[in-house]
Amino acid sequence: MVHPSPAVEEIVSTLRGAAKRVTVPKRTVAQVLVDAPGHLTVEEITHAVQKWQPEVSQSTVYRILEEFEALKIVVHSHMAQHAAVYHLAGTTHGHLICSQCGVAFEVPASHFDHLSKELLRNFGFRLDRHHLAITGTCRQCRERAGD
Amino acid sequence: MVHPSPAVEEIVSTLRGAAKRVTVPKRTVAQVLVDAPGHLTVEEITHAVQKWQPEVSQSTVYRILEEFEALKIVVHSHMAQHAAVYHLAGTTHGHLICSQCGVAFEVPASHFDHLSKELLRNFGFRLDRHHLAITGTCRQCRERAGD
DNA sequence: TTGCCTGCAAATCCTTTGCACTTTT
DNA sequence: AAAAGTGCAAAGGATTTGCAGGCAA
Repeated sequence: MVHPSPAVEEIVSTLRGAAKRVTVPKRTVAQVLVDAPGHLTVEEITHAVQKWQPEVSQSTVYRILEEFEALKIVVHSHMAQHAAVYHLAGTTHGHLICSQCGVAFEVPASHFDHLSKELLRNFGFRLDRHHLAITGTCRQCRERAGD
Repeated sequence: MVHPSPAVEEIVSTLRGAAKRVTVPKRTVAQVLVDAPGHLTVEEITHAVQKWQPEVSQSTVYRILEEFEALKIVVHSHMAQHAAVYHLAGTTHGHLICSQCGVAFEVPASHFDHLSKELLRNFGFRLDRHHLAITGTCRQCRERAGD
């Protein structure tokens, strides 16, 4: 944690605003999430945290992510039968997961507007746009399969 | 397995067609799935099977469901962080899962046509309509929350 | 008879929890 | 000092796997 970024300080403010304590493990998890490009599993987050703070345990990371999610600092999705992945909240988007190769990528939430309205109108169901993961086949795997 | 239904015999034919062996556990799982109204967890399937065949083990049920899925006899979805649920294939539909109360219900695949086309056009991603599970909030929970 | 299937138990993977100890406030 | 947070290890639930014996073909 040599260079605390402004984004980390924002998260710290959120913690203080919620009367949560600001600790070294929490700052480190925040920094890792800010630095991370995309989605990370808990294990990946733990490893990254432990590069700076080797004593931080995985169960602590789980507890911190749980708290961060309650404060809407992060969101997570479940990838098929595999481990959950976390990333910073803020940009609402859906996740497309290729069931062939496993890649996950994000699409703007606007693509779900139509579906969202339809499900609300027809079923009274409000789609959770922060927690949307859809499986299918990505372009590369489709082309490889001759689709 | 006192009354093997025609639907079970169809499944048996599929097994034979794939050079798979037809066993008592497989017949029983097939019958349970045919009799079941909706989505069942592996545990529920195992319990139902064991009413008829108490010696059938849960790991066998897992293996049978895996085989049935490869043969497109069943499909499964993952409900948030909980166990997977299985049901007979055939009717393509999506699953809506309420993250508040946990209920899961089905909606016709046609509701995903628009999204499906958009994802394919924009991202080359082919949505898997047999394996679609979307989280959100159901009508009852929304009303209870005053939404 | 052959080798696919099965039962059992143990192993694995991801996640949660109990408890004593350490920090933050 | 009080309360919240943490580390460790053990527990937990879901799913997979190794292996010896059993049954369909």
